[in-house]
Amino acid sequence: MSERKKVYQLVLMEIQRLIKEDGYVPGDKLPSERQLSIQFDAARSSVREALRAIELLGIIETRQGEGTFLRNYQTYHAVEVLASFVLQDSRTKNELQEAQKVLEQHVLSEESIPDHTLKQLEALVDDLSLTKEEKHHYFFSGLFEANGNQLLFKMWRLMQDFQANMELKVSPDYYEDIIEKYKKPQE
Amino acid sequence: MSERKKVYQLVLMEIQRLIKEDGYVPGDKLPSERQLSIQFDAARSSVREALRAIELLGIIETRQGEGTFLRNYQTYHAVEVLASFVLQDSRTKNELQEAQKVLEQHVLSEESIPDHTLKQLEALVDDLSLTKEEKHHYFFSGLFEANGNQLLFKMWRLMQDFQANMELKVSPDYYEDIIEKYKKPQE
DNA sequence: ATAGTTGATTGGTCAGACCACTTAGTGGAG
DNA sequence: CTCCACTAAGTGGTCTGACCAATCAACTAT
Repeated sequence: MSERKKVYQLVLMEIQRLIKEDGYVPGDKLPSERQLSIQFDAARSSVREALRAIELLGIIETRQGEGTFLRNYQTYHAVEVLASFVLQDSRTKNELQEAQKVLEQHVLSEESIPDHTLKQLEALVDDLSLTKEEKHHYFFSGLFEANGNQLLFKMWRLMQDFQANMELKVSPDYYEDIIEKYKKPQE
Repeated sequence: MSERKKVYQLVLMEIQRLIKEDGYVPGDKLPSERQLSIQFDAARSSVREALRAIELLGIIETRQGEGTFLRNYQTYHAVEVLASFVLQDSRTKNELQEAQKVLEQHVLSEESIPDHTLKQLEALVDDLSLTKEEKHHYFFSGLFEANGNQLLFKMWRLMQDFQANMELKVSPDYYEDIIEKYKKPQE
């Protein structure tokens, strides 16, 4: 009945608990593999399986000779891997786009945004050196930052990374229109 | 200069290539770990590190005594793992509630929902044996199911679970109002 | 004081052993 | 001949221990 978890999965949970309860923050060094294997009473190979898995997720980073470090989820290695498997699945693709759009729609629904953010966005749109994708990324990054909700931002960025491997098209006037919307009330 | 990839990462790419080029489809059985280690000229432990990583992503499934199988990626397994780290990292109650609300708002914005779903929701609201929290849960579960986006549903559920221990208050008439909104156009 | 050496620590990889589970074959009882 | 029980092989699960490679810190000789 009860699911017999594999050791590496148990270690995985232990590591999560460890990070949470001991208050590790990005950049911190985790205990060594050997230390963890003693601490969790598991073989080092099992600990490594768990570490490799969350390394692929981008949660930790390991440097030979130094150690294992908690990482700021900037780049999600997993995204590339996942994308390569899922690219065919149109349903997943649509769900992903819808989810991302939901978040974007939310930050766009803010009544107002700070002046300096507005200026940044304008500069962005006029910047000819940027590709469409880069504009989209920086544009909404700015909006999310203005919004202030880190969680939403992270969720969006995750999906953004994901879609980087898929084609994504927006209308050329898309950003200008948004900016206009925010400018009007202030003039 | 060139990045010295770890063995498990190389194996990972080999496995991707293998799956792609040999046309594996969900449900198919992959070569055994021992076979792969010979094929890729790597230790079995290295092969396992790669397999464990993509298992956590939900790409494959392993069954002891049987083998390793390619899996249907509809379950968004990776979302759970990532969420468990992301949520606990930036778990400001307010951010969480806002994010959750964004998703709920989205399913509420559907123009219409199926009749049978509507009936279910009505029955729910009238059910006196349910607590507020249970009502909220089942109510939106129904709406998300009607919406059909499994990714959104999963994200919502994760946040829902995470907030299980936090107080959450809604007005008593909250659900009735929503149902009314959807009923009107049909009468 | 500084530069170089060296040893301890840490991750990276490998080999091999043994266990747990599943499956297919094999042989005997009916 | 049929059917069931047992066996053997194959597979993932886990552990141990060894050695390599890179880093870091302490120590030493200049």
